[in-house]
Amino acid sequence: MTTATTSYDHKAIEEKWQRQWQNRPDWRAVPRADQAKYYVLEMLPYPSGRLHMGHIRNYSIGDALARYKRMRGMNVLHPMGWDSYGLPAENAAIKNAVHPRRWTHDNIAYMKGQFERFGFSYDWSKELSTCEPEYYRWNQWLFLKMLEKGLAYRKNSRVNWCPKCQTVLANEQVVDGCCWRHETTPVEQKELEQWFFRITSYADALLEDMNQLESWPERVLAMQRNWIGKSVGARIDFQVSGADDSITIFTTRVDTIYGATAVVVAPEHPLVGKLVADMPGGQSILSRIRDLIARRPVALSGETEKEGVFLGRFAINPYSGDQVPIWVANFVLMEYGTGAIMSVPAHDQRDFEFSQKYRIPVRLVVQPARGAALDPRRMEAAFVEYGVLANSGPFSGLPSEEAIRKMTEHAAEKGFGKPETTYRLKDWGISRQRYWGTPIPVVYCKKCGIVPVPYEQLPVLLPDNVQITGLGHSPLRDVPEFLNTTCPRCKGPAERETDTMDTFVDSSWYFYRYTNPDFTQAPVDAAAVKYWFPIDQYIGGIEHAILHLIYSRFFAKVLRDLGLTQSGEPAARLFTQGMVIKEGAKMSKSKGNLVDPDDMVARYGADTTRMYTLFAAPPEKDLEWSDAGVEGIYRFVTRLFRFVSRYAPELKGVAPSAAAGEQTSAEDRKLLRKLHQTIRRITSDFEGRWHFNTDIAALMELVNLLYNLEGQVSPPVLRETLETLVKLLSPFAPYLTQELWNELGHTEDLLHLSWPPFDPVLAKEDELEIPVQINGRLRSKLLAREGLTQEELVEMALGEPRIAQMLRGHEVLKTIVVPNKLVNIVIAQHTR
RNA sequence: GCUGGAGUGGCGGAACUGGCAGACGCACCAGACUCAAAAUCUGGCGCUCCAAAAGAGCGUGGGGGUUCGACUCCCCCCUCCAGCACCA
Repeated sequence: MTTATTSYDHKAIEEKWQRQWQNRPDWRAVPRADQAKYYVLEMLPYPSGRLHMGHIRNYSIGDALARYKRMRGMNVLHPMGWDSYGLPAENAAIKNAVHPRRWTHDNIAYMKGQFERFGFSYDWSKELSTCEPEYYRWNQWLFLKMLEKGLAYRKNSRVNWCPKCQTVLANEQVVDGCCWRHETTPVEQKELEQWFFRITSYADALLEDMNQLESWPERVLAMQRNWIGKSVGARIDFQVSGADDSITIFTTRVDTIYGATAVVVAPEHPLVGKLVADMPGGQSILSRIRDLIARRPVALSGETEKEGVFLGRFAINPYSGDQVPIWVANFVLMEYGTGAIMSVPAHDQRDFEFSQKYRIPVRLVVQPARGAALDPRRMEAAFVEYGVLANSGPFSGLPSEEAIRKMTEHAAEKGFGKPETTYRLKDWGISRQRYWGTPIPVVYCKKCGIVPVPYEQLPVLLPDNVQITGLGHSPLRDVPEFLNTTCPRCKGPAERETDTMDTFVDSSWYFYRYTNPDFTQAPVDAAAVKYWFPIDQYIGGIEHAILHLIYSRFFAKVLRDLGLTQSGEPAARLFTQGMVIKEGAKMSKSKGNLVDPDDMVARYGADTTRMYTLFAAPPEKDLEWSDAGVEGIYRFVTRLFRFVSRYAPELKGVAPSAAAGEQTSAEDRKLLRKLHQTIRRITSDFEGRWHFNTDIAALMELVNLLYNLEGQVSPPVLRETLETLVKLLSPFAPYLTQELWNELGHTEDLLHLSWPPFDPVLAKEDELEIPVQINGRLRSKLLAREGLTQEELVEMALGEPRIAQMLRGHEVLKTIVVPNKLVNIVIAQHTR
């Protein structure tokens, strides 16, 4: 044997194959009628400058799957692109005086190099970047369609405003209620006219269609359900005493309405001013309400002290005819329901607390269905459960469920109320007072009002010559060539909309565009979408569980209703991987616990880095980074490399063989058995739960066995084992395995080979080790061939000297035998 | 508070359908090789009792239950993580 040390030079190996893999035509996905398709998609990154470990983990999972499915003979679409509009580019422009486009392009170029260094098998011919006109023109196209359908509309809405910058702030620019650049300046709220998408008209569909998403993680579905927040109830009108107006409240507990001892409205409620206007002392009430609004914290929570102001007016309970006071309180939200509630202290905890503070009476109208009756004078908290109605006129005695039904019907008959369903989900505000985004394709004309830009004038190009200061109004207002235009309708002078779209619009439908990113007739190529959709597997971070994934599902429904696609759900399966943690915290620049993928590639290579992200934890769980753990994977890689390099020369000209018969040695059989057990394990994992950590562990066991049996295995079996091992490892470590495949004398690409088939005969153990228990405690083990009867196994167990000795003097009550698995002897605890 | 998830050696984790708890890796200990060290190879490694071995007992957050048998199923409780949160 040669003494030359064959050391694993990851740098040389990876760079060599990288050169060969550039622009690989066989990673290109073309629809083929005769082949099953598989669309595996990882969430596209924002080109922030560098990939981080969370990205690497995400893409290592997706690439392993893509490679496996190709080896299984599927036609795989595995694309990648750039979510390239967004705020960081503008921040960089302010800080470093570099144009956002330039900054973005540079980052994309660098990160694409990182992708290539990691050897991810993307079809780069499908690459798209959302900041290019070829992409964002279709955002504009879709916006116009939605405008036609009434799904896009304009209304007043609040924005964050920094009085020092004199500009609108994005939510992520608000830090602890202050401007990110003026940390002591509180952010103000300002009303602006903005564009909205009517996602609420799909609220029920978004909820209903979750039934189709059986393969989505439960927690994602739960978060979305929560976010949509459907409540079924009723709206009831309370007539204002001595006025024509009525206040409409929303409640899910109309059965408690006889217990309403006040009506409470939000401080912004439109009736407030009117009700107070002609009252004596009205001005002082209004100023107290203004004060209430001003003192209200940015985010309300259960701990916020409840504060209210009595309006001095009364409303009439339409069921009981009682007069109840009208209050304004800080805990009633204008955005939810009708902005007004009935206050039932006895049966709502918030109302109870409010009543204690302002001495509003507690009137008990629901008693527990069983157990002692409640006494309102002794209650320390509201009774919020369903029960039986009391003190409720004709409805007394009814159980809550029935009362809700009957009382809602009653309201509808009498015309003072009706059933209503409300949602927490609000319409999606898409206007951003920013430069680096898709221009909203609308023109404002003094004569014609809001005029959509005609389709044939798309795209409305985002101009490049812009000063970005972060101060003052939207940058596009300062670009006269952009701002000033002619009205498409009357040809008179007009101004363009200078707001741009939320970048979540860009990422809500990009996965359709991947199927044919050069299509010029429409946003999506219906034929290509028909072939490739749905996405068979979508993979990304849990942080996108709500916004991105709800918006995407909304767009899928809109696109379907526009006749562009077939299905209202984009992804059949979703997988959310865990975060990458170091020293107990998510990796971040500010925490200083970043591990740079480039450093890892330089030190250990892409294969080791990829494999470590798969090995350190099951993919859905958080991964605690450990430098020592990376060393462990590197050791495994070099160990395998050394073994193959050592034996490859000897195996030249040897044909692989998996024949295991009478003449095969015990060692050959042992190795083949382990090999096929490993095939079974990894294959079923790829088809099921993706616990790649245990797959890599299984491959380590196989390599350990190779070393154990070194020199004792016949060359054909050794070749068979090494070749199969290389294939099994190839989805996780493409460079290493391609190199080893080469060393074993092959030239073809591993991706063109098929996945190794599993042989149950070879995997079967010659002899089974069967535990023998006494009263469920392990006492001995039997070596037995497979297929022995229960009686034979019991006889063998009783014959074991150790067992026989322990049974002496005890009565055997019964024996339990699981064939090929276990024997349990149940004995009486006491001696006879 | 509501919703979802998790709790296993010194650490990351394994045990897929109720059937040998701790695979694999890290750390640690020992041996081989070496002048020596590193690297590499081999072996050991849950805890307690015992000088050690043999052996016994304990052990999957806590308490109870079902079962011949429970990390796994049921009931109660504790802790941690995540999302939402005066949502009427």
